[in-house]
Amino acid sequence: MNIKQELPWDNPRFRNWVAVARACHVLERTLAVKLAPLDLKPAQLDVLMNLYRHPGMSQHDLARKLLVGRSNITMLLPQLEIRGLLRREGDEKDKRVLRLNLTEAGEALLMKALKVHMALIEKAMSQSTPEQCDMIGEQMRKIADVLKEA
Amino acid sequence: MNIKQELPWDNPRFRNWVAVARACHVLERTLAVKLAPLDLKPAQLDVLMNLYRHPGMSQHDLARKLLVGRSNITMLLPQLEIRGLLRREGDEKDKRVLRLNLTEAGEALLMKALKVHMALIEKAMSQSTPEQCDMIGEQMRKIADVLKEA
DNA sequence: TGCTTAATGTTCATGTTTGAACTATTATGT
DNA sequence: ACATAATAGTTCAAACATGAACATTAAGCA
Repeated sequence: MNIKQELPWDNPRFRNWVAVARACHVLERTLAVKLAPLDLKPAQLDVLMNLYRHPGMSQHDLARKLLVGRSNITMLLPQLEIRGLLRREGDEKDKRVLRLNLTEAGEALLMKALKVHMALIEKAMSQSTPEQCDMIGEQMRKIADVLKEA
Repeated sequence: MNIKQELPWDNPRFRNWVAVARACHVLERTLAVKLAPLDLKPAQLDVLMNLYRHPGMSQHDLARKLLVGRSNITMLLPQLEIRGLLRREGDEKDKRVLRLNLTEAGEALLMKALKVHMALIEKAMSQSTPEQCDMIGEQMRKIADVLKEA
């Protein structure tokens, strides 16, 4: 029994997933470079995007959305709050939770950053037809679902 | 002119790319958990995989393959070398470069880790038909190419 | 009520990643 | 040959993410 016959590199699923991971990695690094003029990191942009879409969310909810630990959020938010991009206000009913909201400045910066992010994604995804693009998104959502159960 | 009309979340390309990024993130985290029993991080597995496929490669080549900085490799290798998983030997012709090779132990551990990695990718990619899977890989390779030029 | 358990956010120690500055070696050009 | 460029790898400090332990508050239940 020759182990080489079963090497992952001969497996289409393996090879194709590696391509997915590489594309993600490249886009993430490119985004970091393009966001630098705005003094914003990809992780910080993720925060602003989620707060825009879900105003008043808690830090715990934000952590789950971003797939990171709660302590990560704790370390991340003060920088943005000091820059006046968001507010943290204690919840009236539950004194444990802090409600997060973007400020006007935060929304303004988000819009600038979204232009950059959007341009990059356009460049990437315009390689595919709309049908291919939708299919990719659909499959990826399935993958995220099936892995979260693991 | 209403800015909301142009928000990225209404754009299929944006939504679908976000799904790709999330799937990558989830799989990476899951892989880290599953590799823990082998005392191996995903980044270390990437090193072993590349050395297996490209024996004798230099640290610089490895860094470019992994899309990380050279200093990262310098920090990463000693742990693996001490564990006896790889060797670093000076090149005869060019005294600047160090040639990297897996040891027997390194290959053995790699094979165990590949089983874990492969199982995870199988679980993920079996959500798609072989045709879909190949198409995804093809599009992702295009994306990596077009972004590397940027 | 009072006791136990769970949830939110923070702190801290640890490990990782990065980029700039540095040394040593090789390539290039005049 | 010799000065200049470029390259391979290292070092170091700073930024970043992580998970365990902790304080505070809320919920469940006798």
